Amino acid sequence: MTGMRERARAATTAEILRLAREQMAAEGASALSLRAIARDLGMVSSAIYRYFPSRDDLLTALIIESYERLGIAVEDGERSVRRRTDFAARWRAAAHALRTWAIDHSSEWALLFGTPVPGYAAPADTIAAATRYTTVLISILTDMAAAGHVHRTAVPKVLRADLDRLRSQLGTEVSDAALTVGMNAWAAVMGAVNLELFGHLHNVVNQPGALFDAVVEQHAAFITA
Amino acid sequence: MTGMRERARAATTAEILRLAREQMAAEGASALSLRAIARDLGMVSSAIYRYFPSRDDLLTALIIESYERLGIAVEDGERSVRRRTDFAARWRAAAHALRTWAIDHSSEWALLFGTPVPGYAAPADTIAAATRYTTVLISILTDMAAAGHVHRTAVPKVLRADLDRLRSQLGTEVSDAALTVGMNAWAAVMGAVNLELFGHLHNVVNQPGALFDAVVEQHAAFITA
DNA sequence: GAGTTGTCGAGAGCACTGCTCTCGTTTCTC
DNA sequence: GAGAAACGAGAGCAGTGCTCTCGACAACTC
Repeated sequence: MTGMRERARAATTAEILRLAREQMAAEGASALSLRAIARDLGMVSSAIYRYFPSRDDLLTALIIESYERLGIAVEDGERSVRRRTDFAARWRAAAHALRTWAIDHSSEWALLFGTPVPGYAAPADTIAAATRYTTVLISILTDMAAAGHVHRTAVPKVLRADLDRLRSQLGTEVSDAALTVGMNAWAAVMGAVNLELFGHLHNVVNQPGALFDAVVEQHAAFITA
Repeated sequence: MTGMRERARAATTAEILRLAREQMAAEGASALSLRAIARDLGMVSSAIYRYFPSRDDLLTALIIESYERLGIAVEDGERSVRRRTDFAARWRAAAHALRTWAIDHSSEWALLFGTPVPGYAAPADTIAAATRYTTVLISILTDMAAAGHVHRTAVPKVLRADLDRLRSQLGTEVSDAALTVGMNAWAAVMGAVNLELFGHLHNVVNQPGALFDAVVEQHAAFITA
C-alpha cells in the first residue's frame, strides 16, 4: 500500500547504497563521494541529502549492511560443517569464512575494522549488527559446554567482571575459561586478517593465508584442548 | 656548513612535520590538511609544496618517523628487563611497550596499522622502518635459541619457504617452529591492540587492557614452552 | 665583484568536496 | 479540491589538494 512516493524512495535509497558500495570497492571508503553518487544517479548533489542527511549517515548505513553480510558469511561457513560435534572443524570453517569474506570485500572490511573516522561515533544500531559474526564463535563454545567439554585456561582476574557481564548479555552458559579462549582466538584471527589485508605481510609472508592458517590451527588446538 | 638556505630548509621541514603531527593528534590522520599547516606556519599554502611535493609524501615522512618511534619504544621497553634469560618477561615488556605506545599515540598507530590509503603504495623506505619493532621479538627468539631452547610447535608446510627466506633476510638462526610461534604471537598482539584502539571492545571488555593481558600471557606460555 | 642559476614565498586559479538555502513542482493527506 | 509535506534543481559557501606564474633573494661561476 502507500503510494508510489514511498516505493520510489525505497528504490533510490537502495540505489544510492548500491552505487556507494560500488564506488567504495573501486576507490576505497575514504574516496566515497556523495557528489559522485549523485552524478551516477543522474541527479543533482543536493538531492542526495533528502535520503541521507550527511556523509556519516551514509557510512553508518553501509557499515550496518556490511556487518550483516559478514555475519551471514561466517554463519554460512560454519553451518556447512556436517559433523556438529567436530568443534575444531566448525572453528576452522568460521575463521576461513571470515578471511574469505574479508579478501572478497576488502574495502568493506576496511570500513568495519580499519581506522575509525575521527569525529565518527558508532551509533547503537551498528554495535548490534557488529555482534553478529562474533556470535558464531560463542555458539561453538556453547555447544562444547553443552557436550560436557571443560576449558581449563587460566582466566586473568581483571577479566572476571567483564566475562560475567558478557555471559548474561549473551544469555549463554559458557565458562570464564571458555570465553577467555574464545577472545584470544578472536583477537588472533582479527590480527592475522588485518596484517594481511592492510599490507603488513609484504615481504614477510608471501604465501597468501599461510600465517592465517597457522593462527587458526593454533587456536583450534586451544579451543578443543 | 653550507649556508643559511640549507639550515632554513631543514628547520621549516622539521616544523612542518611537527605541526603535522600536532594536527594529526588533534583531529586524526585523515583530517591532516596541508593548508592548515601552512596557516599555522604563517605561509601561503603553495609554499608547502617546496618541501613536500604532495600530501602523500608528507604522510610517508610521518609514517617513517612513527615506525622509528614505535621501534624505539618497544626496544626501550624490552631492554628494561634486567634478567635477560627471563624470556617471558622480555616478551611481556616488549608487548606492553607496544600497547602503551599505541595508546599514547593513537593517531600515529592508526596511520601505521589502520586502513591503508587506497592509491597509496608504501615506498621502500617505510618497509625498512616498519621492521624495527618486529626485530625485538626476533631477538628474543634468537637469544632463546642461543640458550639452547627448542621450540616444538607444528609448522604449516606452506610456511616453510617463507620462513627460509625470512631467516636469511634476518640473518638469524631461529628454527621454523620458533618463527611460527613468534608470528602467531605477533598477529595476536596486533589484533588485540587494534580491537582495543579501533573501538571494537566497547561493551565487550571494559577493563582496559584486560584482553591484551590475556593474549600476552597466553603467548608468553607458548613462546617459553 | 658581476652575472647567472636555482630556490623560495606569494598570489591567483582550477577542480573537487560536504553541506545549506531557496524555489518551483509533484505527491500525499484531510 | 485545498493545504501540507516531500522532492529535485540550482546557486552558493567554505574548505581541500595541487598547478602555474612572478618577483625577491641566496648561492655558485667566471
